[in-house]
Formats: sequence, structure tokens, C-alpha cells
Amino acid sequence: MSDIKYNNKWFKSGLELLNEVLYGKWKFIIIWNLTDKPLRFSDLRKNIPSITDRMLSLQLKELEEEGFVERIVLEGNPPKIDYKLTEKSQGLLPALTALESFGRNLVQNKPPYKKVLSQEIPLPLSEDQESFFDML
Amino acid sequence: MSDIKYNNKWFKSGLELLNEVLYGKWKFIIIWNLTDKPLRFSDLRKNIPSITDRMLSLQLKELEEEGFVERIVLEGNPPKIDYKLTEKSQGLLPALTALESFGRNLVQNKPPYKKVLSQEIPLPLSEDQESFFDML
DNA sequence: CCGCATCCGGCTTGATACTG
DNA sequence: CAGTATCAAGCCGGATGCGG
Repeated sequence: MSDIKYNNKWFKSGLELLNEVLYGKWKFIIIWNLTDKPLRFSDLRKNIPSITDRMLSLQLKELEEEGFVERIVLEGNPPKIDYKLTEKSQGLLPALTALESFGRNLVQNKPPYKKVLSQEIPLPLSEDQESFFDML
Repeated sequence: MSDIKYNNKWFKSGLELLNEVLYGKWKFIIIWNLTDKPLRFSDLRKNIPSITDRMLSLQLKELEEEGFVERIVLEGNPPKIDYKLTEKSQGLLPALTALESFGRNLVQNKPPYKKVLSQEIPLPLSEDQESFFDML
């Protein structure tokens, strides 16, 4: 694997570089929530219950500076503010999809060597279905 | 999207859950470095130049507790210690591959995405543009 | 050298309150 | 609704030390 140079620094992997460019506890989650469509501050807060106003504000600001999110002011009374993904963050979506999937699979402690055919997996679980597993 | 329950807590996405289970600045990078084969402490330190002994030690310990990495003591004089991925972390590899790829692709795009308040700064060659040639 | 442990300072994040 | 302000807690970096 060759090294990578970015901003006059050398990195031994794209992951290290990404750590430099996009470090922040909530950034992946925010981007993930914006995949379908732009959202407002309050929508994001509702979709990410454990984030605080402060962190949402800070990380959105950084995401904007880093070019991953665009802040769109819609004139009106009251004016509304949309946060929208840029082209740059589109490239992250495959990775985030894979991370999302991995995170969801952590719930069922299935041994990974039990292969599951993806065609057989029904689409989303109904909301009650998880409580079944959680009665430990 | 349905909610997920894990350790008596509710999450609205697998990414949030993952943040709870696997938070740490260096964990993805460490796992990524262990994909091919088990490595020793010093090998990891060599592959991740910007990590300190302290952080490598801490994050390895947490990764072990969280079940993503196994610590293998090889008897001998001196005894050697290998760090090896568990089955659990195999599921992360697709995501890490995608993140690695995204990180590497960031180089080709114009690097400093930060807003620079400058009509006055001329466009010519920035230092970063050499990286284009350095990659060859 | 190897694999940590300890201490300290600084940066990141959390909790709560408050504003236009 | 879309954030700030302030303070406290926790995570991280750097230096140092230590037994093997």
C-alpha cells in the first residue's frame, strides 16, 4: 500500500486521512440522516435523540466548512434553514450503508459463519419485532 | 427506519449504536491494519505512525473488551503478543474497505475545502498540487 | 528494544440554561 | 425554530518511567 499525501502530511491509509478530514463523534450520523433529503436543525435533533443542540450546531458548522454539508437559507417568515449533502459526501454513502448494516447486525448475536442469503431477508423489520429478542 | 434496542438503550440507526459500541479515534484504523494478519504492538505502531504508545495500548484494550480483537500470547523467550481480529470484526471489513477507498479518493479532489475569504489570493500552484505528482 | 502505566495539559463532548 | 453561553466531564497527545 502506498502512502498518501494530503495537505502536506503523509498518511499510511485512507482511514487515517479520513480521521484528519472528518473527525467528530456525530458526523457520520448526521450525514447518514441527510441521505434521503435535506433536513432542518430540528429534524436532525429529532432523528438523533442523543445529540445535544450544542454538538449538532458545532458538527454541522464543521461539516459545512469541510464541504460535506451545505447550509441553505430559505427566505420567508420565519426563514427556514435546510442542511443538504454536497456531492463530496455522496462518496461516503456506500461506506455508511455498510456501517449502518453492521451496527444493526450487532443486535442479533448471530455467529457470522452462519451464512444468510440476502435475498431471503425480508425488508424492514416491523417495530415490534425487536422487542422479541430483547426479553433477555 | 425502525428503532434498535441494544443494552437496554434505543437507537435510531445502526450508526448511533456503533458509536456506542465502538467509539474511539483509532479503532477503525487498528482493525483495518489487522485485516490481513495478526500483528504485534510494534508492528501496529509502525503502520500507524501518528498514534502514541499510550493510545495504541488503550484502544487495543478496549477493542479486546468489546470483542473485536483477540490478544494472543505466544510463549517463548521473549514471549510475543499478537493482536488478531475476531469473527465479530470481520463484518466491519466491507465498511472499512469503503471508508478506506473514500479516504484515498479525497486526494484527487481539491484539498482545502475551507472557505478562504480571498478574491485577492491568486489561483496558482498550491503546495498540495504536488501531491498529484507524488502519487505517481 | 517491547508493552505498557502514570501524570499533566489541552481539546472534544456533555448538561443545562438561555436568546432572537 | 435555530441556535449560543457557560461550565463540567471525559478523551486524547506528549513526556516520562518501568520491568522484562
